[in-house]
Amino acid sequence: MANAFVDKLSGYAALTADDRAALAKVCEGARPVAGRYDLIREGDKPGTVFILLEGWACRYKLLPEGGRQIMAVLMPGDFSDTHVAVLDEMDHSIATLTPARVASVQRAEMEALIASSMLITNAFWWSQLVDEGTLRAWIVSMGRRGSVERVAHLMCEIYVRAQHIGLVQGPQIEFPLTQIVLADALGLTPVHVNRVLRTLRMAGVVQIGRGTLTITDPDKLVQIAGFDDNYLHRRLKLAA
Amino acid sequence: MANAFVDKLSGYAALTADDRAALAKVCEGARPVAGRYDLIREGDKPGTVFILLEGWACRYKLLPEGGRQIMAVLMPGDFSDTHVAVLDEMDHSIATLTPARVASVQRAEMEALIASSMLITNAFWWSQLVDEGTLRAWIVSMGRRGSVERVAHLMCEIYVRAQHIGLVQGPQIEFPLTQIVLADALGLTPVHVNRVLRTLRMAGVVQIGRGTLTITDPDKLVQIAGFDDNYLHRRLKLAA
DNA sequence: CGCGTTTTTGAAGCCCCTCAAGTGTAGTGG
DNA sequence: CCACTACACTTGAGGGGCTTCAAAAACGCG
Repeated sequence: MANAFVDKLSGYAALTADDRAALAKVCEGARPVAGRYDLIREGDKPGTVFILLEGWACRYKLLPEGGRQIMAVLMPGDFSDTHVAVLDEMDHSIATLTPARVASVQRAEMEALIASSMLITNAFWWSQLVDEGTLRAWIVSMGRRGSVERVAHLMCEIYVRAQHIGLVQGPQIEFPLTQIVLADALGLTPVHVNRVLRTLRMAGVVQIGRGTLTITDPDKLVQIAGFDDNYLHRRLKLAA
Repeated sequence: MANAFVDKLSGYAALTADDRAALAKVCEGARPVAGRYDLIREGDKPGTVFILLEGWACRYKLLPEGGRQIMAVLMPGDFSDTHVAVLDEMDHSIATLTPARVASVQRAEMEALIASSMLITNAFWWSQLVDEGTLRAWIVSMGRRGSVERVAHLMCEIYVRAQHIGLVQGPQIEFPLTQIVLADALGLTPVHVNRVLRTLRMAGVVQIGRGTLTITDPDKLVQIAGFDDNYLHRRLKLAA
């Protein structure tokens, strides 16, 4: 049975069958979760590590004035920080964006898993460095890119990450992010996101609808975004 | 002899004398480095871990169009990612902002250090979670805060971090960030940073000059910034 | 002292926001 | 089957925050 978590980490290290089995094992207690559900909130004591096996989620923070900033989009196979348990409280919230299937792994179990094999240890390090690289790439986007480039960059990132976990066949991918979510993620207003999407559509670069994204002109999208996938550190580069 | 690296990690775990000695030992080969010097560049193969013992540095990325985005400010005691060595190449650059003293630690030595004590292991985990929280806080600033709040927020962060490593006596701290560096860090232009600083000065909140920052009205600064230090996860909260 | 860099100030413009209203779509219940 | 609701999407008009361009003053270092 497909396991996005195993697949993701397999992309970061040449795991053995035993390693893969160990990774799959901690996902056994996975449960279904509704969309728009807070898995954990800022201020909560972090208990378990969440592994997202199906569906999409995000990390976010609410501001006193009521706004929301999304700081990361989590896709199938992604998980919350492996060592959060050492902290007293969460400094951000994590919520599902769509209906999802989530495994909750206890701290001790997680540490045993990571220590169980050097390959697994390395895969987790790798994954964490990619997460940090992604955070940094978001900062670059927010600080130095205009709205069109910013939207285009996020689309590129999502597409490559979807590719990495085998969710891609051709130019179309699942894309369950509403314009409101995009706005919260990109530091824009929903109104402006709407106009940007129209621009990209009119330019013949992408098509969007029904929770899907179709990239009609990949080269142009990459060019608009100024996208360089180096921060995703894909060990297995795919043919273009 | 004071060692900012030891002091910083001591703030995250109740280290033993042996632990502290082990941390100090890896800093022994530290060398002086000029200001504005690239310790490592995007695209380079990551070799050693850099530990910043004195002086300030930053992580940054250059954009094709020539702009620069700073994604993190490194202060004495800070260090580059402990496990970068697993990656093939750097996805960003690190440069000093001031003359500095830097130790370069080999991958094997670093791993041995981390594994040498559970307390040290925990301190590194903690530190890394703080770094990630800081990256997320920057994203929030860039996405949802206006320029005055953004500058104020960075000042709060720097002040609290300076406090954490014992660099603070009273309302004044060392602050070697030029307005150009601030602009690169905050996603603004130097011109606008200048106007923002004037605003804050006129409001009687801060004073700046000669590489120092004096916070004349801390409460107001915190209020303007909407600053909550929870993401810095200071284990040892100081009296106000 | 002289030169490069940083800081400062002004004027004009654009990008994105705010406010407002209307359309479309999915789900619910009568 | 349709009324009703809740949301997401769409479009328009006007304003403001930050940028761009330009240039002068102040600082720091050889």
